[in-house]
Amino acid sequence: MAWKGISDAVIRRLPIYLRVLEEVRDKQPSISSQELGAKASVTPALVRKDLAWFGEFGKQGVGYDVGFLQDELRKILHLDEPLHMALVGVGSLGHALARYNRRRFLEDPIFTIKLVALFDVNPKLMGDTIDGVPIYGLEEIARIIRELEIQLAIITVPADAAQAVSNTLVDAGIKAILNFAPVQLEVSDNVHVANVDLSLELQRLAYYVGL
Amino acid sequence: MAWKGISDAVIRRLPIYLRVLEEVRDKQPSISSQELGAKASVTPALVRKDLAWFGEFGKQGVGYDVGFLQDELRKILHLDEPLHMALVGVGSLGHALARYNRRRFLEDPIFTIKLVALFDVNPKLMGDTIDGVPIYGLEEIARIIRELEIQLAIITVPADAAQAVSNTLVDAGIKAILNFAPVQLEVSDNVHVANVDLSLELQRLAYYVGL
DNA sequence: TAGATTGTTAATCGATTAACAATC
DNA sequence: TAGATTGTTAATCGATTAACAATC
Repeated sequence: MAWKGISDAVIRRLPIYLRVLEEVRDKQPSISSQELGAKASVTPALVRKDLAWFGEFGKQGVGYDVGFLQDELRKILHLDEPLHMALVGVGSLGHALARYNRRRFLEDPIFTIKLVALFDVNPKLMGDTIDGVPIYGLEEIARIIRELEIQLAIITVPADAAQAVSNTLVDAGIKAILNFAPVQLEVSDNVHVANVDLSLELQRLAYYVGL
Repeated sequence: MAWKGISDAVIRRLPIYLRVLEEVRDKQPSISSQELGAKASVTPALVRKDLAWFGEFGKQGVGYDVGFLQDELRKILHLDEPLHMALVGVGSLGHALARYNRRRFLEDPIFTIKLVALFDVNPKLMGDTIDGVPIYGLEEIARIIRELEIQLAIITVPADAAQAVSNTLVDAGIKAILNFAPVQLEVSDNVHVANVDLSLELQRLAYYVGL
């Protein structure tokens, strides 16, 4: 499915809609853009416009069928089949995220993103597992990514190692990276990077302290 | 200093500028909007417009004095004096963030956000410390926040506890919260929340996997 | 003085909201 | 049929970019 050129602002809201639908699914068969919007903190018009980019999912006078819309949104986001993910950098943050993601995957039947491999430079960690997921050396990245058909990666290495790791991942065919290192990664156009930068967030919040 | 109504999009870029200035400070006395923009992945015009909201910091024909602009940006972001921060929820993620922040604070003389208190429900953790920062029970939140003059907080508790914790923090006078729980917190208008939602980010990235 | 670069105003672009005919 | 709510077009809003006179 190739919906080209849809804005990231739109894509960003789809998982939020998905979360609302999941919350509501046992209580009601359908939901209006009004209600979905309210629960997602978005106007009803925007809900309808967002969904209309991908098709006509609603019914006038009724709203959207919850189960059907869930299925459609999952397809759009490629969450209708398991996705394989790797995490590079098993420091304390990497370790925590590995456990967090693992728990989420096991507990939540809707969460199809499966962490299947961990990587680190530290030779002491080789052969260890975290919640059953094995830790490999960095030199194994390319091989393992191909063998396990990994499509998604999390980077939690120190800032000065992040670009090199990113290059290796991209060369191995990774198309989407969640980066926790405080660096702006340089990647080719067809690769998507989402940044989570703790100190940037905190520094930004500091502004609002003096309100 | 009361710069009212400046857009969050602007505030969000200031810490990025600060990071560039720090990187460049030993190499050159001044920097043009051109160069600052290039290093921050922003157009020169936007750099000038962002800075102009707060004053006239540049000099025609020369650019911005690096040290001076650093000082000004720090003042704007309230990073010219130490800020006290608390973290609530010492699970594996909370633990990792505590260590991460602590290291950052100690190593980076520019990073003035100081983590001074940790909180958790688990009675087994009471009295423990992480890198020297003590862990208290949740019932101590109000007292400790007032005593240590804490202005900023990180929430890393499970989703179902997050709103209650947020309420306690806000009642105790916290004005800015970094929330890792996958919930939309309800807070009064004068409180600012930044959300880091791992599963939302991953689900969003999944979209780009099928490119 | 000539060249560079600011601060600012006007133009453009993109995203959100409002409105409404179509229709369940 | 009457009421509700969609999908979509036009209007609005806000943020970014381009352009340029002022001036170091």
